[in-house]
Amino acid sequence: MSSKYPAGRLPEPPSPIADDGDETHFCGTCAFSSACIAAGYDKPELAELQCLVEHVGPFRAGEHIFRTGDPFRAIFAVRGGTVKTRMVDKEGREQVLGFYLPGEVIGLNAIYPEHFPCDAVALDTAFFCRFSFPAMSALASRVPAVQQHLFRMLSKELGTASLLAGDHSADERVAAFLMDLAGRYAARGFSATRFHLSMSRGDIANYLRLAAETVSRVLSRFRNQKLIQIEGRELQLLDPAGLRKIGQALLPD
Amino acid sequence: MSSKYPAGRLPEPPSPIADDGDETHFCGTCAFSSACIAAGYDKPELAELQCLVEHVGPFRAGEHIFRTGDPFRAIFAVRGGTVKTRMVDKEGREQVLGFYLPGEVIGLNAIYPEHFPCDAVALDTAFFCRFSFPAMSALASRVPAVQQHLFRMLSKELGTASLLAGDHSADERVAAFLMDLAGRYAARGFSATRFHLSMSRGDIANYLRLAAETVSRVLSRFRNQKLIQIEGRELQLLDPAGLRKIGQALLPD
DNA sequence: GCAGCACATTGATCCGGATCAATCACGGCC
DNA sequence: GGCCGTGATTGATCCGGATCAATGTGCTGC
Repeated sequence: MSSKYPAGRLPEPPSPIADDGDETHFCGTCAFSSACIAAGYDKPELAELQCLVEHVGPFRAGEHIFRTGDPFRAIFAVRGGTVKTRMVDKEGREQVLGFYLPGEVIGLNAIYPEHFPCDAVALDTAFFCRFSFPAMSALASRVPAVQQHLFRMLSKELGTASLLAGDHSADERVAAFLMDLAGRYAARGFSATRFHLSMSRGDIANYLRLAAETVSRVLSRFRNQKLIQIEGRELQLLDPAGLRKIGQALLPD
Repeated sequence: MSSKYPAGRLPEPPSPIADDGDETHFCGTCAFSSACIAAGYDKPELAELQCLVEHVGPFRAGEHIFRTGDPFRAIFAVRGGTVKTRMVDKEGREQVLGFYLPGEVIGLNAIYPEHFPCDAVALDTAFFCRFSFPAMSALASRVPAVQQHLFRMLSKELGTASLLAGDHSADERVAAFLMDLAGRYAARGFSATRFHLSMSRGDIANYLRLAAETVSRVLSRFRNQKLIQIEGRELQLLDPAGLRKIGQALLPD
């Protein structure tokens, strides 16, 4: 570890902010980049994609990108920062549905009900690309690659919903959660072994259907077992293989 | 209750088998019926939908419609009978992902991975409409109603995945499960208060992340409380409002 | 600097549901 | 018919994680 950091501290990881893109190209980590590449950057349809996208933000930690019941008009790709989606039942209890990193898309579950079924809340300073959904659908009809990409994104999210399914131990859940995050950061080109947890222990616990105290205890145990190094919300995975083994029942492959 | 049934026995409910449709019309309960109606039965594109659909079955209880790892080529609409989808981890433990009734569609979660990520197993004698997905996508490009219908089906399934989320008591889960089934039967025109549970207690328990014994106990308690009448797998809801109240935290509205 | 507050950690106790176990009911099959 | 396997029910015990509680730690604002 570099000596420019105080002893006992983890260095700040590189900030997970996606490239902004420029006037003719889209963000490298953008959820639609593969669709764009497949269609070819020079196709005239891409000019339309330029038209229907709008950069929004910044949102500060705690601010809502959308709220339950808002009419559905657009989906949002995270350009930078982190978001949680959550439902709040009528007794006021919160239920975290997921965390979204740069390059990932929120709002897909609002297509059917035509209203957002959940809140989206920024966990830190966050930026988005806003895609008008009617315009996106129209484009999808003309550009097969865009249609296919939408189908794939929807289908992919169906798969991830089952991460927290099953009756698994607290250790399994936490290990799988950390490895899932690591894989998603890696997929977007960020470090897979050292990153910042944008969400509180309470949010992690809520998402994993555990108590915050349990998450805290498991993380402490993992640290004692030299599986991770953790200091507040700065995390380093010391033994990814060991973590994968613990969480294997919940992880793909 | 009709006297033609022995005392203490529930009568057989009407069999939930969807209309087969005929050569020019589709099944009334079909997952695509609304798309067809929106597009108009007389449109030439509908002739294409006729071409890409294929009636398959019957499958007997326990037979697989598809298996984990099978290449994804088609989605299946349940025409009659009931199906469970499940994942089996490498230790051999089963994880039930969902139950599908006539009019519902399985296989959507295979679009992204391009291979089925789970098994689909018939719970009783079951029939399907098989829709070639490449053909379906091509049609969706030309018929906006079909594209929109696919988006809506995918989005809808995203919403239902969160039914079993949250840490809820066994009573809440079972009550919500029964009311969910009732609503889905009602949506397809079957009785919402009297139906057959095609799945074993073990399957229900697995789906709800409970032990089979717990499901059995909860059902017995509900019977003692006059909320339901249950005899083996024949179920009658005596107090749907009471059940809705118990399961409200997991149910929409 | 310090007060105030939200979040995190660690310990002690409790409880809902899992697990183990026994019995029972029901078909299927020879 | 009788046998056997599967599934359902009910009871007894146990345990993982929730809950309650106390303390620690790091921001933010004054």
